[in-house]
Amino acid sequence: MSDAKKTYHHGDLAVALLKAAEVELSETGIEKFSLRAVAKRAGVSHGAPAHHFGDARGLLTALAADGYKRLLAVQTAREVAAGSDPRDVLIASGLGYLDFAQANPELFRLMFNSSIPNREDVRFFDIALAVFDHLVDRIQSVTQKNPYEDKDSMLDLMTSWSVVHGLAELLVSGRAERPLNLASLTDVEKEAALVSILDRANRSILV
Amino acid sequence: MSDAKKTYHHGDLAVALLKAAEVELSETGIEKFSLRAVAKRAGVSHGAPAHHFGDARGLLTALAADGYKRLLAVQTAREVAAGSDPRDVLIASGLGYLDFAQANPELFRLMFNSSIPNREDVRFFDIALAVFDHLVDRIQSVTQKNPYEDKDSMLDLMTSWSVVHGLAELLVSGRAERPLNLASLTDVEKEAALVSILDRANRSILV
DNA sequence: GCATAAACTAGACACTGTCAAGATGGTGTG
DNA sequence: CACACCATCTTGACAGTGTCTAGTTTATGC
Repeated sequence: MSDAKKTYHHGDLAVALLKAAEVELSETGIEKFSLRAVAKRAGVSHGAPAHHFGDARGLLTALAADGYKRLLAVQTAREVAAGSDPRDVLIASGLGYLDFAQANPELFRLMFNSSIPNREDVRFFDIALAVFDHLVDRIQSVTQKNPYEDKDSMLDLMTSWSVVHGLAELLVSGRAERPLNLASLTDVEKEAALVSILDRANRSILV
Repeated sequence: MSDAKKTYHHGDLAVALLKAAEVELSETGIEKFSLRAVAKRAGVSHGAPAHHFGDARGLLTALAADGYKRLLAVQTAREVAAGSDPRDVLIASGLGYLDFAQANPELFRLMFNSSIPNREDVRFFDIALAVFDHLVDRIQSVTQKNPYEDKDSMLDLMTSWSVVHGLAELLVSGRAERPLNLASLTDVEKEAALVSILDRANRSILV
């Protein structure tokens, strides 16, 4: 990849722009994100992105969609390492969610805290739905009921999602730092604390 | 209020700008927020806000701080109506949190999902801490232990905060709409669903 | 080999936040 | 009461933004 030819036609400018956009996003933050800076980073004129993504929103929508893909991958990786007990898998899924958020805070904020990505975009919609449906499966494995059909199970799901998402938000925004004294904890201790929180909130379904 | 005198000196431009900023924020959203539009809305030149708030960040920091004040008020109002059982009060506090978020979605996003407000600003810091300490009190009333001193109690607190905050985020971003089928619920049914979620997550401390 | 379309550049436009310089008028002091 | 001071507000300029349009370059298909 990226032989960075100096040809007039870049070749795969679309993916190069996505990469540049993610670096730009993580370095400058979502509030100061600049499309022109992304173009400059990719070594291309400020008007070039338009041809591939329409406008800035299009580029960020694609970036967010890619984020969901990776979020799902991180969760799945955690799950396979967790064993076979559905309850362990559910917690592992949550830990993957937290992993992703902490590793990609600005991307996470783009995906969940921003109204910039166009949620009606098919690719965005589909992958976001896939992430949700993945949680549906994890809950169903525990409750033995389909959340789409059983109201109590859906409430279990929303409870589970709320804690994980809320905790991710508090971590990403730095609000969990002092209460949990994260700076003084080892990685193992930190994960134990997070698991403890997820366990408490899921206690009503984890028996 | 607001006799809107046409004098050169406005009188209480600072509060007028805050009001205009909130309307502007709720109408156009945080991403398209414009300081010049706020000035125009307040009937004043685009440079006027600088004298009172320094820059746009200063204005939005003040607005966010005011938001925390009101968040605390909404919570307290809910609590006094909840009775005397500390567990009911805790849930009521959470419902106040959700009330505020749903009534002021863009302001809520400014307060929690944005890096625009300056958290080192004393007024912002103090009121945000007061909101947190209020939760500390609510948890202590239930667990009979001071979260600042007892680690398990602090984990209970973070669990409680995570669900409430996560649920608020999901509501504000529209992600709870379909799973909970909110459109088809009455206000009473909706609140019952939210209480059900809070109850589940707090079950480990609510006995 | 040539026409056509895709990819990219370059300039213009309206808009943004911030800064500096000037105009205005309320307030306290003699 | 007059006057100086100073907070308040206006105005214009500046660099930066996203998007649009017209033009330039290059790959591709016939």
